[in-house]
Amino acid sequence: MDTITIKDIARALNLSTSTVSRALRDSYEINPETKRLVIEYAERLDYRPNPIALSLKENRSRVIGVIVPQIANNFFSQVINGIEAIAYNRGYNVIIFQSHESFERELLTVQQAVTRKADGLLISLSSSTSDVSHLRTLQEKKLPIVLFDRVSAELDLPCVTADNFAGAFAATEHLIQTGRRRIAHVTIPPYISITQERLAGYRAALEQYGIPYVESLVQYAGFGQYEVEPIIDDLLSQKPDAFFAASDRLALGCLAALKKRNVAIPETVSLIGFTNTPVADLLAPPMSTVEQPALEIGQTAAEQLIDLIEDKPKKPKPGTVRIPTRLHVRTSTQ
Amino acid sequence: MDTITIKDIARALNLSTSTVSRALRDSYEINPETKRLVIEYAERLDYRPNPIALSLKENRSRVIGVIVPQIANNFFSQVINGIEAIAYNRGYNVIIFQSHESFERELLTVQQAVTRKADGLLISLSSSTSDVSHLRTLQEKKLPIVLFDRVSAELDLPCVTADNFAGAFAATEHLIQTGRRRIAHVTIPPYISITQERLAGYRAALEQYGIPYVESLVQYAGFGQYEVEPIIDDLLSQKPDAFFAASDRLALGCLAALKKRNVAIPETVSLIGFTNTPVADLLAPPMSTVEQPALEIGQTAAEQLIDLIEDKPKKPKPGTVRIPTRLHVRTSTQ
DNA sequence: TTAAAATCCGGCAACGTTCCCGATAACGTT
DNA sequence: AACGTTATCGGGAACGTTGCCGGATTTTAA
Repeated sequence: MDTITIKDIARALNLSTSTVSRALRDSYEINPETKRLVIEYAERLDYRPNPIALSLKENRSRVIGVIVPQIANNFFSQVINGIEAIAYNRGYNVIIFQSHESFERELLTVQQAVTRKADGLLISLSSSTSDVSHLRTLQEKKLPIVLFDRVSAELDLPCVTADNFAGAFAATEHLIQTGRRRIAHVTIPPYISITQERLAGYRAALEQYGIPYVESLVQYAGFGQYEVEPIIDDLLSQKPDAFFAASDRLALGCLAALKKRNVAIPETVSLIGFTNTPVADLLAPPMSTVEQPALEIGQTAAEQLIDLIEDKPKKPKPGTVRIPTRLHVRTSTQ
Repeated sequence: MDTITIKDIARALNLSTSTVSRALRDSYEINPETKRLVIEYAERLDYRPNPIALSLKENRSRVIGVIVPQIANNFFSQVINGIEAIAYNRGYNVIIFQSHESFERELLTVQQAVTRKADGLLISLSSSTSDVSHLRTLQEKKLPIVLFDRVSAELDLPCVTADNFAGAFAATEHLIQTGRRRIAHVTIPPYISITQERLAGYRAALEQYGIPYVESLVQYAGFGQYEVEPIIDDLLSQKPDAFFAASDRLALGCLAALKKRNVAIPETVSLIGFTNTPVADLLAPPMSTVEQPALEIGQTAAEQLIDLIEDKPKKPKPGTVRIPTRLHVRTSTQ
């Protein structure tokens, strides 16, 4: 409450605020003796410059805004972990916003972040976001923005994602190489960039191995609680021999639904997910996954953003950085 | 970048900044016609008051600082979810800090949060924090603080936790009622409040059912990657018939270690965890758990804190709010 | 008619900080 | 002796906003 300011120091030492200010920033035009006095006194009273006053003066906040669909999601919380680590090291704080997969909410939180004077934004788009004009406006205002995971090709912004194409390709190829032919793909809403990329990887693998692409084997699930069940029923009626789920939540949903229906995994169908759950090993059966490097995505995105904020024009961005995924083969596909 | 201010409006309409300010706050002493002009112009240019200028003037930031040991942890990310929801509704933003289970880091981040002028703090103590004088100092400075989950009895601060005693009692009682007698308890570092409470619940249940308390059956694990393994080995040599793990991470660690050693669950030993993992149902075997109401803990803590910040003295706090836990019985204890 | 009140608005200070511009000595240079 | 340098410091403005004080004009009341 009673924080001490530069004025207090000035008054106590019979100096002007300017002198104290310059003494603290070690200006050459201050008498070493005066400097010593000021610095000692400041340390004794544990003086800290008021960042709000600095923000007002310098028109920057040293805060970066992070907008994710959901915090309580393994992938995103790991990404945030990575972001926070980099931000901490480079002297920034992180303000978190959730869009809750709602476009309207995304609009609001983006606005919030801007009025809060965030120096830059890290955004993963909500699944219901198809229009990105709100971001284009900010882009035109030269606000530094880096997209991650759920990116948009419509915007000429730097992006950081997992290598979704390669990951999906690897997963599908693995299923094919273990003898599967009718591979169902349960995926997330089609607006999102990662949906497209993973679907493309899936199709490319099928094509490479001369397996026809069957459109009805690809099903889109929303984010509702019980949306997966009917989709699984529909797919099962088509007698697939494998499931490739495009997200963490869907993979677990598939596993639960398949177990509930007593479908033997991997005997009847194999199952592989695109996920970040740390317990894939402990599931029944242990589930094969394509692991997304969440931490690294967060770190990379944060570094790019801060470079942008601090105007280090070393690289001619924008462009998409793709972080490699890792294929973990476990019992569910063997 | 080029945000418009009250000055811009004043200049454009040939008014003074004071008049514009009062018009925007709908002051009675402004001509309705002038008000209309100002408000229309402000809306047309999408004017937003600069929160930093307000913070400086009003000496409050409308930001609450949240300090957790780890974001990338199911329990904490769900708590943060709850915090963010309440904060959003009441016009606050949330800045996240991680202590990484380090006392030094906790000191630093708490300092950070204070210099950042957070209006209040929500803290879950790091596992290596035994000294809480840094918080006592803040308490004396009247900074609103609410502790959650990992609280400290040494501080006279409002706390929000799961009902750890009742939860541990229920878990232990359940193990006893399913015929177990030698119940091992794997738990977290002893400084932390929740460790004590859960241990007390465990002991109370033993006592109530006339089962002797064996000290060697209680083992403390740190937060290292492979710390659980030797503990499990030690405990197994004592031939327990059940494991009660005091945390999310430990429960999964126990499960993994037991499976690795081919210990049949629940035939040889049963296993129950104090955890928040949403996939307990899908594990092999499905794991019994005591579920902590993470979201609700976050919501309650945030509400208490904001009440404190806004000085609503309705309740004679401080005191500890205990949110009930829920026992989920699954295969691992049957 | 005049004083009092009401109406409407501008000026100024303040929040904490930095920076530009001077001011005052003490000194050295021609 | 006059002037330029250097060293050291203070004054004031500015960032965006609000609140107090006061001022001017008009309306109301006595």
